[in-house]
Amino acid sequence: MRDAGFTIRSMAERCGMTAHTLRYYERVGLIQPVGRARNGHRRYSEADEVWLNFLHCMRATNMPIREMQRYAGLRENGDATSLQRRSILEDHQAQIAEQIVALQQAHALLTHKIANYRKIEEHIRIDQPEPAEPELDCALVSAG
Amino acid sequence: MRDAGFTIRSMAERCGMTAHTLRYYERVGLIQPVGRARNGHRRYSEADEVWLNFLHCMRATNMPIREMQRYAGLRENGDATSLQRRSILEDHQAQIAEQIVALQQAHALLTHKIANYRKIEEHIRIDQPEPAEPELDCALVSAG
DNA sequence: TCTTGACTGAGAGCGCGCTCCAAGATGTAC
DNA sequence: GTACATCTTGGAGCGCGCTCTCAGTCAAGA
Repeated sequence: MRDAGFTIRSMAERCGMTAHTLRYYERVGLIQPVGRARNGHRRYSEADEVWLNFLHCMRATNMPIREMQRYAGLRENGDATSLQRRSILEDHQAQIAEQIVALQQAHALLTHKIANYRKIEEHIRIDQPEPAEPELDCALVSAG
Repeated sequence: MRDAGFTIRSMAERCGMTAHTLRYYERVGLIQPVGRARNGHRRYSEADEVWLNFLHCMRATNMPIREMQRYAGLRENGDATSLQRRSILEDHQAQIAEQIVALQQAHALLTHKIANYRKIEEHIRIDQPEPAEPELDCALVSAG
């Protein structure tokens, strides 16, 4: 039983998901019913792969399944839905930008706190008894 | 009933969490038992606020509660745990760096796709009947 | 023929991180 | 006194996104 296309397993590997997840995505309408081999097993096309990779990328950046469903639904209705789809992507892009800012701030905070821990460790190493100066905390957030 | 410190409500507002969440965090050991007014109501100190803001920042960057619990536990044991705490922060910082990369890639992909949608919209506007050129897809991920 | 392994669908279960509920105590305003 | 608001607790419930189980089918290989 060969028939053309990727098995669910190999497609899962290619996209960094599990077979369970691929079936789940199909079930909830994120991907349209996939082609089948003569034995009823799924066979994924390269177009499926591209789409799945896109879904994976959106999920990895915290787009909710619901939003992805909306997008997938629009996509099935062709070019006429371009505007709405673009709007979804623009919203998500804005979300991503916000996430990046939050992550960068946290990253900076951690750089500061890590440096502070190093200082504490120095103190402990050099003069055991001394209780190490209180944390030089970051302007943004701190304690800990 | 005044007593010193912030009520759970005002602290929740200050930290961008709900009162529910503050109680939950206390319950699971992310914050040590908070001081009380004479009527038994919680009263948060400024030190609590600093710590809660830090927790909030870590959660907002996807540190799991479990990890935060580990960190909080170490923190209660003083400077001797500096090395372990630093290690947790370093790991999380690395995680953050990875997240930023993924987000930046997705952001770039979306820029591309959004531009593509604009083109499709142009086509539709200019010559209704023509079916708009197939998507000029991104090298990285695409479809949709 | 028998075993092995990959698949199938339906549906239950799970881990996370809250979020809400119910019943009760206390404090403030009228 | 009587509302009303705000808090308390323990514990149940929830939404999300999977993840797993189960019983069954099918095809290839020894």
